Amino acid sequence: MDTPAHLITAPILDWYAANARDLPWRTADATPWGVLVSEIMLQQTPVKRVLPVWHEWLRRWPTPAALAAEPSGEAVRAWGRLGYPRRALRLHAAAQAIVERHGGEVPDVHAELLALPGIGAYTAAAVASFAYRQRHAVLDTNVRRVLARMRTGVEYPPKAQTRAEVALAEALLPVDPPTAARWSVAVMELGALVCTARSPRCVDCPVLDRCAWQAAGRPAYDGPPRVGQTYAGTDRQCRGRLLAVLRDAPAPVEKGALDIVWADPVQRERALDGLIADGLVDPLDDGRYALPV
DNA sequence: TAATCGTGGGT
DNA sequence: TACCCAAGATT
Repeated sequence: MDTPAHLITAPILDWYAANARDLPWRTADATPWGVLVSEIMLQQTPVKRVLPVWHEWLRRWPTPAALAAEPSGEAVRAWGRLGYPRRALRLHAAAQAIVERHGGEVPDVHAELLALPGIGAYTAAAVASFAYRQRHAVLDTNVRRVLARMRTGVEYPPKAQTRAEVALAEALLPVDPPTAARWSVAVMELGALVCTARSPRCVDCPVLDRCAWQAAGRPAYDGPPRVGQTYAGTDRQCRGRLLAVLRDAPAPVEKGALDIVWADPVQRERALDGLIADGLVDPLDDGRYALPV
């Protein structure tokens, strides 16, 4: 029989109160827009690398309207080296949609958040919870790992999210919305700081004596091999090189400036075509290339 | 559904 | 050193 929910949630809420990091998007004066920007930037990207870029974005574009008024290429440029630059493009598009559809205010309705570009199930739930103190199951990679260990007794969750995981998350979600919102950020923080993917700090865990994985003797992951991401020599690396040229250039560049950063012409052209198709690069009539307007 | 999409730091 | 993987979304 599972440990009752409150015997799990209460210690983790207490742990969070004592151990939460001071992050700028969690302060009392953080705006929903600041929360939304942080959530997009944090997708697949560590907090440490997000912090300086987030500060610069919020200083420069304190509202969705401010960003929406800029060329999308400026968002791509200010994205810097956070990676997955389509996120910058989608965040710019989301800002425009927020201005057009929601009067410039980040919506507080889950379905309306979900309808914005670049916002999926996780991010919609996260913004509704963290910016508006609502009650939603917030399932990110941290929470999925914590629940897999604590409740299912396995080291890692399945590759693709299952309905069973959603049911698990909803079963633990406190009834009171503000408490549920605090729980969501608390269990995520536990996954980020203690119940980490590798070398978990179980000695610091507030629910170690209620952990199914611990009770089972912390068995090693037993399942299909988890796919590693190769990078060197891939189209992704090539796209990154090409886009870096445009980010670092103050003006449109000649084709030659792109050619010199990647030797294989076939792969280079394919990658450039992909960037253009994605709207990350704008081919000008004079043969030069620029970030999009 | 599975592949694709950047980058840098921890172990 | 080579991996591993980090607050996912989209097609």
